[in-house]
Amino acid sequence: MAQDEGIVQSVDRALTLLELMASPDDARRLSDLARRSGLAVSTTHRLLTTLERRGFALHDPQSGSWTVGQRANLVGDSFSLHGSLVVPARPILRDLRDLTRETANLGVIEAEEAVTVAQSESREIMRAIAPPGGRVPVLNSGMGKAIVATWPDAAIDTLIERQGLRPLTSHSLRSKDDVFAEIHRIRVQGFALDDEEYVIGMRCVAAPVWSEMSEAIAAVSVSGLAARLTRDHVPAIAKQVVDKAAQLTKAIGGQAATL
Amino acid sequence: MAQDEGIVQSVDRALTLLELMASPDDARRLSDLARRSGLAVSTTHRLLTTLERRGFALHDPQSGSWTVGQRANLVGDSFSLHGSLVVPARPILRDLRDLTRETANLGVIEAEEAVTVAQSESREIMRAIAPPGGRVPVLNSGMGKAIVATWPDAAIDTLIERQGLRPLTSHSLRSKDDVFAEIHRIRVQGFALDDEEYVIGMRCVAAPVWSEMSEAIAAVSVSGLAARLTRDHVPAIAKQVVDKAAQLTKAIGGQAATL
DNA sequence: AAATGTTTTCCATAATGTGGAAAGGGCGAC
DNA sequence: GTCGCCCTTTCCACATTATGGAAAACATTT
Repeated sequence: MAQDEGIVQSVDRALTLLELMASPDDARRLSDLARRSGLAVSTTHRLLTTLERRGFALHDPQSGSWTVGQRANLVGDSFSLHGSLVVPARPILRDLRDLTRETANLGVIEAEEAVTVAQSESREIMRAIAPPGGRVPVLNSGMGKAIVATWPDAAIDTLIERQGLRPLTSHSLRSKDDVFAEIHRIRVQGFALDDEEYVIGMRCVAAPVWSEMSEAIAAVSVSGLAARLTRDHVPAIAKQVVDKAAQLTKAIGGQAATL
Repeated sequence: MAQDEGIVQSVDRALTLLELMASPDDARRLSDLARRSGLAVSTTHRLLTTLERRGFALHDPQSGSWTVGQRANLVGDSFSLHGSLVVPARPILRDLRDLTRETANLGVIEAEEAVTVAQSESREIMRAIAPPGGRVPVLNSGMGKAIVATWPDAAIDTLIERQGLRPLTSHSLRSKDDVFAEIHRIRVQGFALDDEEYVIGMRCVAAPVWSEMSEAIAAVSVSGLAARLTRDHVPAIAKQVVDKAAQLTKAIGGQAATL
């Protein structure tokens, strides 16, 4: 009964369920999904439970209805980013890593948090390990600040109102005044510095990448141990980062906004 | 060795691979993924192949690198839509279905095509079956036209330039003039009519749903067999559709743009 | 041309997924 | 309030199906 050779039945079935959950049809209880997929109810239940434990499916016990989970959304987003941003970014990140000998990152803002979407790891033994794929409060990260600084003041204000400040280390920004002073500095300098504001012992220099529509859609950064990436080194590193960010902007046909 | 009871091992592993592919790390060849996931190479290969056949993974034979596939993107999108749009829409669509006795739909525009994201099926024996989840050229669907009509003329022009017109039936729009005449009519009337332009035998009446930022982010429609949903009925149906679209707009905190 | 590393195919083994059936819940009808 | 229906969840015996080692094909480097 193996019509398809070399593929994993249970995985194939789980994917079918994911697609059924994504379909507009509103028959989405266990028994509906079982019927629609042609699987046994118990099998369907086991597969859905598996998807749920991993956050790929979401179950509302109230109505009994199953929907696609947030994890699937995160994974899915990586597809759209990939073609338009990550692919052109990779060689540039590698260059940057080799020039600086530190870890080079590409990040975007999603759901008001900074997310790293591509990374080229430093080859040094001691290297900065920004949790890859991890989500960081925008104002605690170099990449986040680089992007936010391109926003109008009013939007930044709203952001702070909405999520407040969450100082993570003794160096983190603590007041609205701090933030605006910092934003101003970023605008003047053309790059953002995370000076042990996210994790003690790590510094990070970031610059924005611009879209065709002159929106800052991403940021390039270099992160390194504070011990090696000292304040003295920041200007030289910043020059490289700004340069590579501009190169990526060009590669994707973007254009910096005129401030 | 069953530490997790009641979950499907192979599916769990496949999900791990999906997440690894979505992670920023650029070690994404078969052997890298095997190492990172801790699975045997042959197992990893089989799982990836399974994901690939279904479009959830993408393999570039050139570089050997694996990335997340487009199917994962489509599935993932349904998550973000769900919370903000589909959930509030469901009861409204059901109402609309019961009022009109025809199939009620909610659609959005994605990648310049109209996609149905929720649906409440008519209970009649003969009912319109707009392929649910199917993608339709924007200008061949009521929902698409209802949304596009809210765009500035220049944007509509670009759209036509980019994808051309693809008449699907003898009633479809065939020239740029047709389109603009139609768009004008929609703006005046406040609803869009698909008069057998997508499939002969089906009529469809649609009205836009507005976001907080006064952008038309979706459309509500009723689709029925032309034999039952005659031209005479259109005005009455349109009133219901416009009404329900406004109700949904209100439910999501949206506001219609002032024309 | 040899050596190293990576992807793909094959196969014996038993671990793992499967679906029927029974137990457990929830909801509406009477 | 109780019964009865339908839907969800758990259980279990069975063999189908997934598994990983090894070998074969393919690429890349020295």
